[in-house]
This record gives sequence, C-alpha cells and structure tokens, in this order.
Amino acid sequence: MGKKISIDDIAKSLGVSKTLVSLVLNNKADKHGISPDTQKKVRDKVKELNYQPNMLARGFRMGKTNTIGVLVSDISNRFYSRIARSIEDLAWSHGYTVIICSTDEDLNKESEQIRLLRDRKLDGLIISTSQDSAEPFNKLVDSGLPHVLIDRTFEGMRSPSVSVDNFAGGRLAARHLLHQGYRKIAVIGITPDHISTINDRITGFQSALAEEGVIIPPEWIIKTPFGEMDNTIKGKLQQFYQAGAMPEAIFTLNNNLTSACMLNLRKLSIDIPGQVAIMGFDDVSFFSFTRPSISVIAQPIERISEVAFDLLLRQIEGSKISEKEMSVKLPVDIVIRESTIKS
Amino acid sequence: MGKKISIDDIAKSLGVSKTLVSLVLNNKADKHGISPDTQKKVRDKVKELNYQPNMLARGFRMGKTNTIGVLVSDISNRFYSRIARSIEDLAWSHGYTVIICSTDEDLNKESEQIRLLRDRKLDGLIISTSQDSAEPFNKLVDSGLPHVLIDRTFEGMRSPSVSVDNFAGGRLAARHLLHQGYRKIAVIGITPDHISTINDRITGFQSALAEEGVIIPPEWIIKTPFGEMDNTIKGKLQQFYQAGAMPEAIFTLNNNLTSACMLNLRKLSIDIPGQVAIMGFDDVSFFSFTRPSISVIAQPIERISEVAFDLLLRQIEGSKISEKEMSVKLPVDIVIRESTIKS
DNA sequence: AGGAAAAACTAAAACGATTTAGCAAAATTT
DNA sequence: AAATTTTGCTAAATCGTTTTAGTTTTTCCT
Repeated sequence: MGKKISIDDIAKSLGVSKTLVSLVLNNKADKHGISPDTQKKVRDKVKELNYQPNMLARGFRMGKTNTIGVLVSDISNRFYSRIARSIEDLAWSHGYTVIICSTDEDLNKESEQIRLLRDRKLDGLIISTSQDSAEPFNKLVDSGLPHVLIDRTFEGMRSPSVSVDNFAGGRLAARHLLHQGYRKIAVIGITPDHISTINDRITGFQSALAEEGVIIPPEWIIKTPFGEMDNTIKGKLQQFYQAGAMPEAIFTLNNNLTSACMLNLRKLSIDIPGQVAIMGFDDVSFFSFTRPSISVIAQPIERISEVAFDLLLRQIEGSKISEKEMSVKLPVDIVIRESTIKS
Repeated sequence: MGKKISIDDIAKSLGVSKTLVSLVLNNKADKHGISPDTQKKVRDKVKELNYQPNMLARGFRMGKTNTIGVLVSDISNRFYSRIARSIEDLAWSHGYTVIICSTDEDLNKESEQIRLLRDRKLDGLIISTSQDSAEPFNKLVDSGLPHVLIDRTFEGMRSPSVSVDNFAGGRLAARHLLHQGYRKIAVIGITPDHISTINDRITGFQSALAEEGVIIPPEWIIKTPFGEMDNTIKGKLQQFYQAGAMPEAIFTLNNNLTSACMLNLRKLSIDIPGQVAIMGFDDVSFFSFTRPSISVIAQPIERISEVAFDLLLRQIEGSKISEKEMSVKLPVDIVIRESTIKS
C-alpha cells in the first residue's frame, strides 16, 4: 500500500518542475514550448511510477468535478431507471460521472439533495422534479448552477426543460378508447396536485372525450399518493366492483399505476379487456407479453435523455441556450395491444 | 450570483481566525475550549451569510468524499435498480452519496470505471462484478480501497462478499419442477462462462435433478451473451418448436431472461404452462400479475443491500471484517405461481 | 509576588493540482 | 558585439478546508 504518487514525485524524480509535469499531462506542453524530449521523459516516468491524478485536488483547483446529478422520484421505477441509464451512457462518453438521487416525490428531500449536490460542486443537474412551483428553479437559475428539467415542468419557468407532449398523449389515449366504443372511463393518477405530467395527460384526455360529448364524473378521476398506490387502487376498484359500477375502461397515468391496476383487477378476477379495458402511460418491455398485453402511450426515453444531456452539457460549457430550445416538447406514440381491444 | 462565501469570509467579518470557525463548524469547539459566546457568534454569522461549505475542498484536505460507488451490469435491470435504490437510501441516511455505474458485463469497462472512481477518491465500492477472476479484486484489497462484492463472487477471493445461496435456489427450482412432474427441462443463462451466480444455479439445479435420475442434455443448457438475449432465445425456441422437441419446462436464470422467454413463447403462441412451464430466478413485481403469473426463486434484495452497506461502512470506518463475515450467504425463497402449475 | 495551570484563541502548514508571470540560455538579427 | 527574439523551463500563488503546534491572557495556588 505504498504512498500515493503525486505530480511532485514525478517532478522530483526527473529533476524538473511540477509546472512542467502538469503542462505535459494536460496536453498544454506544446503550447508552452516544452521540448518533445522532455515530454517523453515525463510521460515515461508517469507510466513507470503508475501515477494516478488526484481528481479531488484537480476538481478543487478548477472548481469542476466532471460529475452531474440526476434527480428522479424513484430510480427503481422502470421509466426513470431507463432514463438514468441513457444519461449515464451519454455522460460517460463525455467524461462525466453520474450521481443518482431518488426524491420519493418529497419536495423537501429534493431541495436537500440539490443543496448537497451543489455543495459538492457538481457541474450540473438533470431533474424530474417533485417541487410544487417554478420558484425554487428560478432561484437555481439565478445561482448559476446548470440544470435541465425533464419530464415535469411548470409555467413561468426560466430553466431549460425537456418533456413530452402529455396533452397530446392524453388525447391519443382518449380517441383510441372512444374509437373502441368505451364511454364510461376512469382515470388514475398520483398526487400531489401540481404534477404537470399528470395534469396535462388528464386535460388532454378530457378534451378529446369532450369533443364526443363524453364527460368523466369527478369521482372517476382518482389520484393516489405516491407510496399508497396499491392500497388506493385496491380500495377504489373494490368500491366500484361492489357498487356494480365498474368503468368500461381505465386510463392509468404511469407504469406503476398500470401495474398496480392490473394486479388488483386480477385479484378481483375481473377480465381485461372483457369487463374493463386498460390503457397505460409509459411503455415497459413486459407490457408486451403480459396477457393481455397492455396498450400504452409510449415516451421516447432515449430521445429525452439525449436532448436533456445535450442541453446540460452546453450550459456547462458556457453557451447560452436559445429561447427556442428552452422548452423542448417531444412527441409520444400510442402502442395498441390487447388490453383495449374487445374480442 | 455573488461570490461564494468561504470560511475565511466568516472569520474576517468576525475578526477571528478561520481555525476557530472551522472548529465550531465541526463541533470540535468544546474540545478546544472555544467559549460558548464565540461559538454562538460564529454560528449566527454562518446563518447570516448563508455559508455553504465547499465539500470539494474538505474532501481534498481530508482525503474523503463521503461518496460510494455502486457497479452493476445494468441499472435499468429491475433487480439491480432495486438493489441500487436500497443502497441509496442507506447511504443517504449515513451521509453518503452514491455514484452508479453500469458495466454492461464488460470487464474492461468495469476496470476502467473502478480506476476512475478510485481517482475520484470515492470512499468505497459495492460491486456486482463482470470480471472473470478473483485476481483484480485481490489487487483491490491490496490497494486498500474498501469494497464489497454482491451477487457474484469467485473462489479464492479476499474481498468481503454478500450473495445468496444460488445453489440452493437451483435445487428449490428443480425439486418444485420435478414434483410437478416435469422431466424434460431446459435451462437458460447468460454468458460469459464464469458468472458464479449462473453456474451455481445450474449446478444446484442439476444436482437435485440427478437425485431423481434426471439428466439435462447439454444442448438444453443454453447460454446467451448479454445484449443478445432476445435473439438467442427466439432462435432456440424456434429450433425446438420446429423440431417438435419442446422441453416441458424452462428454468430462466434471471429476470430479463424470464421476460424474454415469456415474450418469445407468446410470439410462437405456445401456451404456458400448458405446453411449456416457466420457472424464473429473481422476482419482479409484475411477475405476479402476468397471465400466467410466474413462479420464481426470489432473492432478499433489501437484506443483500443492508448487509453489503454495513460491511462497506465498517471498512470505511476502519474496522476489520471478521473471517466469518467475509463471505455472507443469504437464503432464497421459492414463490410458486401459475407458470409451473399444470391445470 | 512569582510560578504553574487553565482558558481562549491563532499562525502557518498541509493536501495536490493548475496557472500566472517571468527568468536564463540559446539563437537570431542588426 | 550588442540587442532582440525565441526556446525551454520554473517559482510561487492559488483554491478552501483541517490540523498541528503554539501563543497570549487570565486565573489559581503557595
């Protein structure tokens, strides 16, 4: 466990200054007219002593860590773990490391995490936020920490954001269900009430239904707290079931809700789509081989990650983001499978 | 975007030394006999100026980052994302941040990542390795970087490890399938050939079958490269199908394999468990509501994370890990659902 | 009163890199 | 041969903390 080799050790053992070693290591040697011979000597010695730079010292000096943070509500949620994975790959290919934080839809936890990541001098953040207003992010903008919001945004935000067209997604879902002849439709989302994705999906959905004169009664727009999903859904379904007033279709607004809903319908031995059709939001590979397979609105996960990372990187590198790119909205797709098709 | 407040600013504005401020901030003031009055003054000023410590500087000075790394083959794999999530929670509650890296079953990528994380002076690593021998880890032990291996281990390893009893898991699966009357059974795992979990599951499985005189022909022990799963499985199944030589049951050795297998059997319209039974390894919530629901060997994910994090933390804090704890093996459970039960 | 002990605080070094400003020797120009 | 430029290199400052080894002042003891 020999002591760590520093740049000073290299310099001393060659009888040169550490300035020189540093310049060589940073490929600035030519610019400073260091002779090729000397450069080679340095590089050889670096290999010989197996020198590994202390990134902490470098980061400290340069005020840069080559690390970005990714904040999502739950990394074990399939949607976010795929986002995280894509970002990780992009980050590594640009020399960045990724710190992932799960916020559990808790806005205080999220603030705390942002504070800590800022103290650690991360170079930037990609955030699917749990905040309930734009304000914390406007502060973040003022503080100068590069960041990009994904998935969820707010009106009046000055941060760059990448999201999908949730309103259109809601409409696609509605039109498909209408086309299949469903009229009595329930919607399941999550609380709290300010989550933009959930709200946009619902309003989009309602707008398309309204065009055909279909109105969803308020008690069929269900919102469950994160962490209570399973119980809430179980309760609601039982309630509908016992009242003999099952909806003909249910639109579940994220992949966990879809799963929870499927599970509880199965427990009640309710046939899908015979008795109730299910339309989900967010595709997950296994939705294609459940029986019935599940129709969903699918988000372009890779694309979201690419655009967000690009936007972040450009901020880190100091360029200004043009007004047009401040709020990127990507299209969604509908994937029609068995759960919405009456046989 | 006012300049960052440093400990020096606090000191100057109060007319005291920065030593004093530092001592107060680190709760070492009492030990050094700083008067309560002064302490209060410092703390008040810290609040007033909204001082935020520069963790990078601190980490640099102390040689400690309060950050650990988690290396897994793919964070978007449900098993690993749940492990990562558990570790993340434990880490935060102990003041640590987590960096997650996906190695893609690529041993060079993994080495590269370990090197980089070491340069960044991470305090420790939790690794589900893609290496093919114990050797790199014995080096890691010598280098003094605290780490714990999870999931996969090797013989002759000097690193602490936490894994499940994969051999017993294989046996449980075999006995259940035998008990259900299946004899012609195929196994699907992943390459490369040195992955301990896969091998232990297979040998356990074979050992229990052998006790009943059942031998699996070599061509029914299938291994697919990571990243080729879907194609390999599709090919093999088609081959069996066309040859009219379908196995009665298939034992899939991780959750992705299980998913891929289900998907392709569906595509071929092969009834589960009517024509082929499926027994998986690793439980994932949705296996309980697919139709048929899927029988699996389930690993205690939270427990693995807890034990691994505890082992890591104790190393970071400088205690020695006793011989007995060097290689923790946790029990698995069998979860019997519809995919293995003939109706 | 003189010396020892205790209380309250501080100066300066250290961590390992990057960067600024500049020096000495050699080569070139005049 | 003196002046200038170029080439090749270096000393020292800097980043923001923690920590070591004191120092100064006050209190206490005899």
